[in-house]
This record gives sequence, C-alpha cells and structure tokens, in this order.
Amino acid sequence: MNKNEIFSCELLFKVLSNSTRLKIAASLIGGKKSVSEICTETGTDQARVSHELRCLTVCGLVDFARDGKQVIYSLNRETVLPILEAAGEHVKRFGDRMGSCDIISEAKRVKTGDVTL
Amino acid sequence: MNKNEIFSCELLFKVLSNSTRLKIAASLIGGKKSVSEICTETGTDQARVSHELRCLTVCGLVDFARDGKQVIYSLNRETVLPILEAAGEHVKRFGDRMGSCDIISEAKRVKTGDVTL
DNA sequence: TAGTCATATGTCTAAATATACATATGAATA
DNA sequence: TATTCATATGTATATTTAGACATATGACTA
Repeated sequence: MNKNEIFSCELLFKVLSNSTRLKIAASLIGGKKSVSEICTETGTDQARVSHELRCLTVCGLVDFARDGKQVIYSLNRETVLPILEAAGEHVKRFGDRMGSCDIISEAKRVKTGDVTL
Repeated sequence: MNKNEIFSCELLFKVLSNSTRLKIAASLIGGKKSVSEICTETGTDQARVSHELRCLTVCGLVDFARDGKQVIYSLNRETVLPILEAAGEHVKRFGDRMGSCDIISEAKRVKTGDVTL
C-alpha cells in the first residue's frame, strides 16, 4: 500500500465508522430504498440521512436514481459487500474485546454506563 | 447485520480510520516488527505508536510477543488482510472522488490547501 | 401556478478524537 | 543494584466530527 492508497482507505474507513452511515449501508444490503424508507428503517431523521447519503454517494458506496418525487438509493454491492463481510468476520472473533478499547470508545462506554471492572 | 454487529463494525472501522493506526497496520503487512521499527517505518513518535498499538491489540488487529527488551508486533493477517484488500478494491475505483467529500475530510482539505473549484 | 410532498443543503454547537508532552515500567547489563 | 535501552501509560489541549435545527430545492398535483 502506498501513501495515497493508505490515505484513501483512511477516508473510506472514516465513512464507515459513523453509526448513521453504517446503519444506512446495512439497511441497503436488503435492497434499494427511498430516503424516507431509510429514515424509517434506521430510525434517523431525514436531514441527517440526506447529509450522510451525500457522503456515501460521493465516496462511491451508494448510487441513486430519481423516481418521481422520490430518490431511490442502492448499495454499491460489488465493492461494499466484501468490505462488510470481511469486517463481519473480524467482529465475529473480536467483537467482544473491542468495547473495552478506551481509545476508540471511551465516551460511548461512559454514556451507556457499561461496567469496565 | 444485527445491532451488535453493526456497533462492533463501527468500532472496527473507527480503529482503521485513523492514519497512524492504519499506517501501523499497513507497515505490518510486510511482517512482524518491533515498536521502534514501526516508529521508523511510519515516521511516528514512540509514545503515539505505543498508544495506537494498544488499541490495535485490544481490538484484535495485531498480536505481540516480548523478545528481551523489545516487543514484536504482528498483524492478525487472517481477518485483517481481507478487510484491507476489500478496501483497496473500493479505493482503486473511487479513491479519487472521496477527497471531495466535505463530511469526512473538510479539515484536511483546507489544511493541505487542495483546490476545490 | 399555488400547494404539498420528498429530498437536499447550510450552519452552529456539543461531543469525540488525535496528538503532544511528561512520565512510568520493565528487561537487560555493567 | 544503578544505569540504560525499549516500550507503555497518563493527561491536557487542539482539532475534527456528529448531530440538531432551520431552510431551500425540485417534482408532482389540484
């Protein structure tokens, strides 16, 4: 991996490291959806979903097509599914440990009141 | 993907979305390395490398073994390489576009003085 | 063409994260 | 056992990001 690739990967992982964007992507695994369907499925308000959809679009994770008043978004399955699958494999083995990393999730642990021991 | 998996994936992607941690992981693709070797290869100071190595260790991306005064870190190739490879595929196609996403890289674009037009 | 439905964009603030710097620990050796 | 080398940890601050809220646009329909 050269520096450019590393930087682009950093951006890609940044896209996926936000819970709203990740929920949207996960929701689109099930198939194309309109913005309002995505809002309902992910329990997120419309403005924020639209913001994040733009990010996902620019970064190539989703495509869209207008259909009358609606805009239908779809996952770029070809490149995104392999990433999610590979991540899923890792998480299957190490998911439990990751919550105890204070560098990436100090705040969340405090907020959700998890016990650290 | 259920909620737990999504949350764990979010953490995993957060680990990989930091340039220092990603550089360390990329550096370890080439094989096991001591902390000071990683510092040299990635051009990062020792304290920060150690911090990030702990994160990478807790989250299952690297393993370590003490060897005298040194500590040798290795990549958990089995789960991490597939993630990096899949990310590499995406980036090969969409890497160019991603820099123009203001949501994930506003600050960096300003700092590096890139032209946006 | 006025209204309304669906979606997109602008922007401010709170929260999370990265980094720098200081310091501690732990193993080897003189 | 004092010293030195390699690595780890604590913590304050600056930067970055997420999220909330207000508002704009664009397409269809009465």
